[in-house]
Amino acid sequence: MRDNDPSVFFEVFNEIGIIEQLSRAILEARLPHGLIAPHFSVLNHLTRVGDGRTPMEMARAFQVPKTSMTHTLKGLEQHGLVEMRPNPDDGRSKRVWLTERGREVRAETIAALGPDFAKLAQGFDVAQLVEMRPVLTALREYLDAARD
Amino acid sequence: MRDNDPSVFFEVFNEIGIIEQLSRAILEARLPHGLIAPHFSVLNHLTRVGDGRTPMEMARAFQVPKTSMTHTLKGLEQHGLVEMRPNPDDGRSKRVWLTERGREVRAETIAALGPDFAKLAQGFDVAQLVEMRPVLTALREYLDAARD
DNA sequence: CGTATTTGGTTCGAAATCGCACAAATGGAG
DNA sequence: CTCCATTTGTGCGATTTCGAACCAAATACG
Repeated sequence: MRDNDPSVFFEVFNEIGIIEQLSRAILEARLPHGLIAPHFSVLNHLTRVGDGRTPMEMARAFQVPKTSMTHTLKGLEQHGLVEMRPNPDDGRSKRVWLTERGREVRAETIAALGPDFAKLAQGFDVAQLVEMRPVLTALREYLDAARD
Repeated sequence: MRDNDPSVFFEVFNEIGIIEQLSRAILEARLPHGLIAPHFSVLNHLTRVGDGRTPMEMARAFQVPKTSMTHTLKGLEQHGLVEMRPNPDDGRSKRVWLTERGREVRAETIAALGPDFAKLAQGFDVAQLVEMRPVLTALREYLDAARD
């Protein structure tokens, strides 16, 4: 298998799929009861890029069908973690705002993960992760741009 | 943020989660109608490690509940891609065997992905992936060993 | 304008995921 | 051997995911 063989994509995606499952399990073990990974992803996204996004913007960002985003947002709303308000700029859509409790739950979850990550960092060479992260980001951006 | 901050785990897992979604979409676009990513993962796993595994072995390997594995295997069996036979060594369990058609479907899917990967390889520096792959493998093995 | 097309979001139904409970088989401890 | 805790797989029900159909609002275009 040559070094520039495109099938390295296959192997990389395979490893990534397994790591995703394992890391999701770590996250969900720290989430409050009733919340699952997609809920946290949304809270995290809104904190990162700023709230006031529309559901469709977020569905595109996560590459999920809009019906899935509707469902996830409904769950977050019922838990009082986000608030849906009409979009003054576009009568079709809504905008999603984090509640104070939503910000708290995100912060608390990240804090709860701290010890987990610290424990992982004891047995794994974190420098390799630091080196790998920009490649992952570039790959994510490339795949995101390449989807037609 | 210091270079050895454990929170690099958080960022790496975040990117990996998004890449997993995007790569899953690429795979499922090439799968025969009615098959989804978990089906292919099982075919791939049985080819790699050899068939004749028990459902529980596979559920553990994929870190999914055994009920999910039962469901996935039922789907593969209905499509004639795997065959379940009793386990002579243990009357409680079964063993899963690939059918000829199962091996074909896996091979055909990988072949169908070839052009996709070749296209991706045109716009992305594959050498970076080759470099990243061992780190991903090490991370996967480490997380797999670290789950209690 | 007036109409057609596109876009954002929800509802609905099918399939997937998964926790709980259960039966069958195993494997020890006494 | 008997009892009992453990393990494997499945049935069931609740939740999640997601495609199809639909409505309302916005946009394109004559």
